[in-house]
Amino acid sequence: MRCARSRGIRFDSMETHGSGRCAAILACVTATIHCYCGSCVVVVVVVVFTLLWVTSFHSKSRRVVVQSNRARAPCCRSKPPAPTPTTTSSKPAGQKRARQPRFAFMTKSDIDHLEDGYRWRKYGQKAVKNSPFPRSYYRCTNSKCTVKKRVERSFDDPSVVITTYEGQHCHHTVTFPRAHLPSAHSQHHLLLYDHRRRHLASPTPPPASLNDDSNIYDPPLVAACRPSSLPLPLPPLHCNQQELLLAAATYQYHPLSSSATMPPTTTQTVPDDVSSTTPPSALLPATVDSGLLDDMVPPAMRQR
DNA sequence: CGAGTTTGACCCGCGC
DNA sequence: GCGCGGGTCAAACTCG
Repeated sequence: MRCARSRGIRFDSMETHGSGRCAAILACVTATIHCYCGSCVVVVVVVVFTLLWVTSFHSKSRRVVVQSNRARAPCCRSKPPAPTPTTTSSKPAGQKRARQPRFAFMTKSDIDHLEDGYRWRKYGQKAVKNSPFPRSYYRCTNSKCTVKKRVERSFDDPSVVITTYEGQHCHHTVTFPRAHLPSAHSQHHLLLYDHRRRHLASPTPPPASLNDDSNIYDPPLVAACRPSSLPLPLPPLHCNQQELLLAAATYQYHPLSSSATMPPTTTQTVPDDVSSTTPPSALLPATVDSGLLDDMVPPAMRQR
């Protein structure tokens, strides 16, 4: 039994986006918002926010990865702790590891652990301060996959489940049973995770939408903004034809085959450390030269 | 019996 | 420096 082990490594990272993507970003979000909302005002607002965000974002340089080695005392549940924890570190000093970007979804659902096509193993649960709802920690059951996710209910709205993903799957989904989705009325709302503040940031009020619940981003926009490390998001089952078309334009959706694949059209990566003042246009496609699937599964892992 | 969950302990980063 | 809170570990437990 392993009684001495190294602890996890803290790290922070920031991704930067190519400036040449600005036009594509603007075009995509403008078209999406305009088609979906039919409001020129919204388009203008979003474009302005986009410009502001792109400007501010490009002013930031890639943050230096910060890392520290952590040594943990021997596991001692029902056992006395080891006296010399300083000898337990198994990682050489100075070794750095990049923190995986984190992305979060807010989903209206009565089920905590949403089906996303992957198998997860729960490895912890913690009470969250100022919240009656505990936070659960999951790890991908694939031994070679380091993706983790946290699941918690929103304190403000208990009907909303906040799922935060960290890392990138290195394998295919196990299944994608749409029939097992938590609710036909689930709605997704993409959030940003601020490492340093340790909270989810919904930078500004989401754009107006056709949805009844104004707290939820438009599904097509969310779909268009799907972060690279997330499992395949699905368009809400209740969305109308226009919504489905928009969603399908963002990623290929195969309702009959109960699966979804990402076309090489639009994708994005959202930095996990965007300031809380980042406008909603931060939720924009950042790359147009690679497919969403490219971000999720390495080419060697894909089945074409 | 293996896989997954529960749960208390532990460690570390960060704010004060 | 200290305490709090987040994140993780792993033994014990549950379930199929």
